Amino acid sequence: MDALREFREISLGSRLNRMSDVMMKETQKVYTYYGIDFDPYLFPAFKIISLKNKTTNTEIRELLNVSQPAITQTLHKLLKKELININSDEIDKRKKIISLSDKGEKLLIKMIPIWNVIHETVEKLTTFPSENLVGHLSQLEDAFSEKSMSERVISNMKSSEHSEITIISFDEKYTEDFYNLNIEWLETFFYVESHDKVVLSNAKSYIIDKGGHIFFAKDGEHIVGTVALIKIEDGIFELSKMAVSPAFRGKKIGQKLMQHCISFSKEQNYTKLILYSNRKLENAIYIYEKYGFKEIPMEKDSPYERSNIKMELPLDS
Amino acid sequence: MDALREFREISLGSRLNRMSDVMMKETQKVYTYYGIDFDPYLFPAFKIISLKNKTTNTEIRELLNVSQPAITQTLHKLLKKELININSDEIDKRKKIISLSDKGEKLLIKMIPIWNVIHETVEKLTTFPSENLVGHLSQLEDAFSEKSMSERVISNMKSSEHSEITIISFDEKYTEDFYNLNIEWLETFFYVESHDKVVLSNAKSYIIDKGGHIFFAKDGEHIVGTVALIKIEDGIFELSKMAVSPAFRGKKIGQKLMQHCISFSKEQNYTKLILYSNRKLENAIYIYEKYGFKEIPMEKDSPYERSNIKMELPLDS
DNA sequence: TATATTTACATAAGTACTTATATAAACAAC
DNA sequence: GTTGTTTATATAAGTACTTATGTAAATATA
Repeated sequence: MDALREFREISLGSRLNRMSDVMMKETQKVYTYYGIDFDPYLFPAFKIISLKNKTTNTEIRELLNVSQPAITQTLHKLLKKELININSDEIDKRKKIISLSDKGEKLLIKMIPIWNVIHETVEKLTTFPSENLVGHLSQLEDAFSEKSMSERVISNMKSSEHSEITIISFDEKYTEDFYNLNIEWLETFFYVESHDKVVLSNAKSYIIDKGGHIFFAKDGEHIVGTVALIKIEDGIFELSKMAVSPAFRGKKIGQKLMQHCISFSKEQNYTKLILYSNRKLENAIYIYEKYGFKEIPMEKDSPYERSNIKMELPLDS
Repeated sequence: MDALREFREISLGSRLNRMSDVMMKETQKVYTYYGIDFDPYLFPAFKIISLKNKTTNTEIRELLNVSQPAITQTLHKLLKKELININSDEIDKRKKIISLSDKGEKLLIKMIPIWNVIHETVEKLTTFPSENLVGHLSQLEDAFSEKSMSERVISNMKSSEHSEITIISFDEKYTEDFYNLNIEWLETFFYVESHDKVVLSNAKSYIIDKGGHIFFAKDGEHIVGTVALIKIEDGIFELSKMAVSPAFRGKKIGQKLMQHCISFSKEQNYTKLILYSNRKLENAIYIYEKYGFKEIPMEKDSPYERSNIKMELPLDS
């Protein structure tokens, strides 16, 4: 017997509140299980700060539609946990500029895969056709009483840890994934130009039809990474458009894609791979070197504005 | 821009909380508009007390799945508003017996039609096919931002006040309404015997097929009241099974049903209507007298245990 | 029958929000 | 260029929950 269920729409407010409490508490259990000092209610603000890089109290408030003191309080708690930096704006001294601290960045990396699994878990439990909202709520409650949300998330985490990443070839149905992964990567490290959008949304005509290749890293049903081999001339290809989903970074997916490109190129008897990168991406360049790429001089009229290093890998073996 | 919407399932907990807050606040506005001193968060406990007649702290807790101190606190607030009585149980002195006070009963009568409209309003806004829970939530949010929940409820209240009650004849599709309305009535004023359930769930064979009639009061699409004329002998019928939905009491629906029965019987040239009632139902007896019924002696072997008064209305006119 | 355990409810303190209000800087108006 | 208004954030107090714990009666156990 559950009165809030019986009352249906008339007690929806109380029921949403109860459901919210359950989800918050269960998410807390997941963080505790993974030894993460973070509270679920901090998530929306923290997530926005990580996405925006630099933001303000007011901007967060507008995005979340909650009261301004709620944001001030949340920011103070994030500051106490040393997850953010709060600095006064030089120009407008009323404003406080909020950004992730180093500790915050590190915690973010740890939490992203957990958030990803939470998202997938809840998505799976709430995605089914229903004629009304209370029906959806009831099914979610039933699912959680059968096996709690935290248990579900933790067991899904375990299977996602063991899941194999497979590399597959281009298919038009993945055009959107190719676009999203690359745009996300560009937004994170550089800025997106309109030319990027044109190329990325027409991958087939710009890359495949010109003799190039695109590969995807697939985790279960999810496309989590991509890379392209763009044909420069016969036997010479540019390794480009490598991007990995933020939620899956740290799983060596980039290295798997790289290894696949090299093996593939050798099979095809290609003679050389080249790539353009930027010295600020130290980790990436370290990986390139690990796979045998060597720095060569940049041409004066480099095709990429954001690149300041060119590397090559001869494939004579 | 609404970040909680963009984050979808990952921020579902925070979003449910925000939605809950909105609904609670909007419901508060409705109560304030109608000059009712009541808080939305008190609803679940108050509703249970009104349904159960007598209950306890623990029983409410079990029905609502919240913490026990939450119930204790809610009950104290209801007591402070003088809406309930709290008495110690004579047998088990740990227990407190909770029941509605007279003031509570009066407030209940005022709130029932409002609850009814809130239910209908929210039901209408949340009943549509959707593939996932967040889709339902988004649509509800969109609806509320277009026109707030309180505004919707208040304008629906106004149109429901003006809505006409129509009387219709029996149709098998209303068998369940006939059953529910009568059972609710019996539970409120007497107790339900298994024989009642048999008769009420087989209205057609027990009443219609034996030459009787059943009428329903209809408000829009809702069946809100019923009455039966049971054939005793040619031209003599017993007026019985009159019941009105709690949400619609005070709208003279009983009187409309009564008037319809009398007009119908005259049209059919019936000679007499009789009825059995109980002296404790003072209001009902007052109405019967108003429509011309006069008390006559009960037969020794009365067909109803719960009746202690018999009345008749000659229809010679 | 004395003692331990369980049950029913109350109290205390904490939490994550809320509204109302304060403070100080920026901007607008005359 | 002073003054009033707006904007950005902080503080204070209240609320409706929570967990942890207390108290007293009922029940089980030895």
